[in-house]
Amino acid sequence: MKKKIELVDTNSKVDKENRLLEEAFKLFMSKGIKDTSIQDIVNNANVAKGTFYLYFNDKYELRDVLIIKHSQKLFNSALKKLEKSNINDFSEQIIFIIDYVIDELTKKPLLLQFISKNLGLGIYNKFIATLHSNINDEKSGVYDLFLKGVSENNIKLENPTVTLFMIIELVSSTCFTCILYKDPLPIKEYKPILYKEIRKMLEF
Amino acid sequence: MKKKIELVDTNSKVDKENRLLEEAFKLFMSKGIKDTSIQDIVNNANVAKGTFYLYFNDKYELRDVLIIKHSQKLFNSALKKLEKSNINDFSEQIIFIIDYVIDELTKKPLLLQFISKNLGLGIYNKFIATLHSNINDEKSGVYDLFLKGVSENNIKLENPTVTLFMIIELVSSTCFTCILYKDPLPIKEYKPILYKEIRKMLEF
Amino acid sequence: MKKKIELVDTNSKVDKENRLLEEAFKLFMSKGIKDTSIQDIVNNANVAKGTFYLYFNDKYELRDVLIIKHSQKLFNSALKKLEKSNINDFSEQIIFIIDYVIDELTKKPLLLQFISKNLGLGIYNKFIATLHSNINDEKSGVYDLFLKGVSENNIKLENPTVTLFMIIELVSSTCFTCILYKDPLPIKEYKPILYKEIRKMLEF
Amino acid sequence: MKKKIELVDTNSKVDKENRLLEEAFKLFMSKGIKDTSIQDIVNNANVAKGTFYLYFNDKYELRDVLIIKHSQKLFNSALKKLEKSNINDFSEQIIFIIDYVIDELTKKPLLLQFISKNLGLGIYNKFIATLHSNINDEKSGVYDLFLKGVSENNIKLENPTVTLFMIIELVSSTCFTCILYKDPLPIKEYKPILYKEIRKMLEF
DNA sequence: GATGAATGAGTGTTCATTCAT
DNA sequence: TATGAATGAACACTCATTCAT
Repeated sequence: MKKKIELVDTNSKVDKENRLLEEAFKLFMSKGIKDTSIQDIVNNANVAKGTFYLYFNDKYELRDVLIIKHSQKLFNSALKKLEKSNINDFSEQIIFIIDYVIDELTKKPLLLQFISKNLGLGIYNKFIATLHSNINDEKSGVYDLFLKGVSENNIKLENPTVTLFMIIELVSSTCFTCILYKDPLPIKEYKPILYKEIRKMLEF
Repeated sequence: MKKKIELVDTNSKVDKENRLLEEAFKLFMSKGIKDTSIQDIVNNANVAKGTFYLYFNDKYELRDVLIIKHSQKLFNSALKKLEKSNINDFSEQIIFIIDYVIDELTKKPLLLQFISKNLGLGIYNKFIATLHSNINDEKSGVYDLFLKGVSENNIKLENPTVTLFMIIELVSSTCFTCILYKDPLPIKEYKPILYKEIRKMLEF
Repeated sequence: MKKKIELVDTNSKVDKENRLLEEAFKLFMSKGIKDTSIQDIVNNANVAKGTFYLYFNDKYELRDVLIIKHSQKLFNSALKKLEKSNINDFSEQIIFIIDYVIDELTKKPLLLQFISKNLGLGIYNKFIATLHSNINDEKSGVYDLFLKGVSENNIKLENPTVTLFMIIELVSSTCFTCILYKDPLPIKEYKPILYKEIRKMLEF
Repeated sequence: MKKKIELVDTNSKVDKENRLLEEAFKLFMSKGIKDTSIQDIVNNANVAKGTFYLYFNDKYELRDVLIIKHSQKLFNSALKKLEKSNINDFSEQIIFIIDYVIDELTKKPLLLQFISKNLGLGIYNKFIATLHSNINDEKSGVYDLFLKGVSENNIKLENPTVTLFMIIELVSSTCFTCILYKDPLPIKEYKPILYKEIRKMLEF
């Protein structure tokens, strides 16, 4: 039997993985991870069930890839925008990045929910690695920017790594409920309070 | 027919629910909630499967009861200890409670893991309510102690509720990884840094 | 502990069975027999679960009692109405009874559904017995009325019993779908066609 | 490892569904539909539980398929036999088909019981559709044969559809008890009475 | 590489029935 | 008589994973 030639070659080898990632992401967003079956994913990706296992060991490996991918994208955008701006003060640069990320996640609450809910501890370390991501062989992730900034600006911090850790945790855990539940107050009102506190943390 | 006398009356009516709670807790701790089946629970509790549904609608209702119960116990102990101490400074009272809770959870990392992993948002509000719990008709939960302390000590905070929210979130999210993974640094070393930051937050 | 005196003694012994029958009937009607649990019934009847088993062996025994009871009521009403009427012609008397029953069941489609759906064969014989029911020591059920009528009116039928059997089956099976589904035609339009056929059956 | 050669290849792909249908039919017959569990069916069909759900959504979908399948077979046989006969009179053709079906169901009382007991109203319409089934692009089901016969033979019926409806219901409801319970009389004795009545219905 | 039919262990849930009180 | 807590067998259904093609 002759095979029909499809106008859009949905079977091109390279695309299979991407289709799986994309469709899984959509499903994880709309139905939650637990209620998305592998069957659902392969159906939407127009791929056979067995094919899934050629690319991922299970649903949760796929999830991890997605979280990393989307986080990286988010922080890279933030850094690009920062470069275009003319902010010179170190503290304000940090605030700028945080502000950008908060705004993005406020626009995409489902992404926030997805990242937060699934940021288990195996994945957490990979996520932190995201903040180290290199472009052009140069250290340029958020993390390294932070450390470089601390030393270049003569900021006196006993332990810069721990300070960044505290800032990240404070921001993510508090903003989560403020954005999604406006509790104990809406993100818009919370931001100035939060930034004031962060500035205090970065002060000598 | 004579009835055998059991040394431990595993059938006493009142105990059924408690046995379910206790055994479920143990299992949730050791295997995680998702990998604990209701079958497991009833087996360990020496109770019929149907009996489970006499007391709880599902596994997750049971989990919520457990989280609330254990959180309450923890904070009540902290408050009792605080009363016996002679700490008068407000900030130091808050630090005392945090320190007590951190120490307890450091001793019981599984409890920490259990509470943290499962503190979903439906349950989060009930958990916060825990901090309002009354003893002797008097408002005496952590939450109310905090607000009372703020006003009595002439502490100037723009929004005390939000400050407490930030403290709670900062403490819980950072200590979690410090205790369980000693990352980015062990809890013992992290504590002084954390407390310093909290004092800053409570300063005028 | 003193027991509260209830204004309506819902516990009077004789009423328990009636309450079970009544509430079960309501539930069977609204939810169907299979989806009505004994728990449902005893809850609505304000009776303990074990009590159910003092009066009935199971759900299906209760159902049979209900079908008989309601069928009897229906035919007794029909016969009473017939007596008050001045119809002398035998065929017309039969038609009158059928018409009355059809009208009643058209008004109470749930009752029709209940009776039809559950008229299994164990119960069928008891149902037929309904048509023999005696009042005042005199044979006066539909069945006996029919046989008496046949002989008194010099109606020539090879086998009156079989003719009645055919009439009953034809009426019940066809009217069921006409009333409930107006298919293949509504009961109102079907009636004249049906009655014409029945008159033919009773003709010599 | 050499694979054992099975005498009957119980795993041939196409057969799975048939084996499920066949074994389910046997079980439905012998134990009734309600008392046949899906476990029973798959055990007898030598198929895994999950496989069942590859072919049917639930037990009742399978039942419907079975009823349709067997009804169709029955009526097709009747029509084929009719073609081979030399019966020209319309009424007698109808009687012939009825007689054939009654005889078949008398031989297979379990099939009768199965069809009758489960001919709910969702399935009823599909069953009626059976009577319309086409062979050779020509309308040749019982239903269409009936309507064609009515017009070609100048049979005067006010509403042929309703007449057929009445005949079908009368036959099925009365024969059911006559065959299975010989009540109120055995099918053999009932047939002539029934056919006489049907002829009357088809008379002008 | 790709497929998708087949698997079967596992799940949560229901509910008629029992029996000590 | 009456209770209702307790039982546990039975149920329908899911889904990650395998493997012959």
